[in-house]
Amino acid sequence: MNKYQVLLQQTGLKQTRQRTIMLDVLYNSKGPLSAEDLFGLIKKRGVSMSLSTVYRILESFTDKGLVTALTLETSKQVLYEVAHAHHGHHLICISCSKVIHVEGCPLENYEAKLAQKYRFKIDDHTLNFYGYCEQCSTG
Amino acid sequence: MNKYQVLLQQTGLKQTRQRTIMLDVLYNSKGPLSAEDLFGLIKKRGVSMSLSTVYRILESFTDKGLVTALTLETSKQVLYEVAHAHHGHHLICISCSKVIHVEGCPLENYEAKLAQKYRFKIDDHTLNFYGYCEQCSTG
DNA sequence: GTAGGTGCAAAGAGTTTGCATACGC
DNA sequence: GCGTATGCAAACTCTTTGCACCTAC
Repeated sequence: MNKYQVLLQQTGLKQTRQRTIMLDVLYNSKGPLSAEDLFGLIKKRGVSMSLSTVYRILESFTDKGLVTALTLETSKQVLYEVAHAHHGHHLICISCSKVIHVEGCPLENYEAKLAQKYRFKIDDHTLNFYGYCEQCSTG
Repeated sequence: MNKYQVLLQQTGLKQTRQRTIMLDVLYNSKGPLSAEDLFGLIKKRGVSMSLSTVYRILESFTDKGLVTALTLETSKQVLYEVAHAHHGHHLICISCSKVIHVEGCPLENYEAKLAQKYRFKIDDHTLNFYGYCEQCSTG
């Protein structure tokens, strides 16, 4: 029984060919993927699968906490990535659309200050940096 | 000649009834607005205007730097707000969707560190906090 | 065997575009 | 009067949904 089968069983999701390959693609991706990206990558592996199934599986994975959804200013698509145990952020290249995941967060103190000042109960935050990656800025 | 007429003239945009009312609604809003929001607020004032014109004007205002666009995790719509001279961030209420604009930014040093570590030329960033506003958390 | 999963096609939301008319300068 | 702005309707993109069939457990 492999890693993905265990994940599915733990979350109470039935083990299907489609869910296993989705997990595999998501876990082997360097950056967040859109539904369309996943659909294409799965097709590239010679597996056929409906786009609506991709959306439905992404929804169930998000519900179960296996993946997290994010939206960037540079595209209208929703992106999905494996939920990281550690909170992190993103560097997004405006030129080639590459997304780099950055571990760690400098905002704990600031968040506490804001919460007090605005009497706002903060649950979470998103922090994305937009600019040019090494290749695009030197090229 | 009022404030909005001056803004339009400075940016080289023709002065039209539609552009003036859009500026007025945007400047008098407490939080960012979607195209649909603007359309509704304008209609409320008894002015009729096409939704596609709203989109087109938002695009030209964005190009001219009069407004900035943002996307939040809580909705699929693009939101627009008057471009602030000072960099700021947002507190978004998950319950009532209220958006509070926060002035100031704690990230300058962190941004410089990241840029060096990842050899990434950072131009800008977005920082949004999600949680519950005073009314929604006490209610 | 049954509950839940999948595929297909159609619907839906948000946004964009083509084209004819109208209006600012 | 010219060139740009606007309105309308149609198109487009991304995502969701209804329904019949299929598959894991």
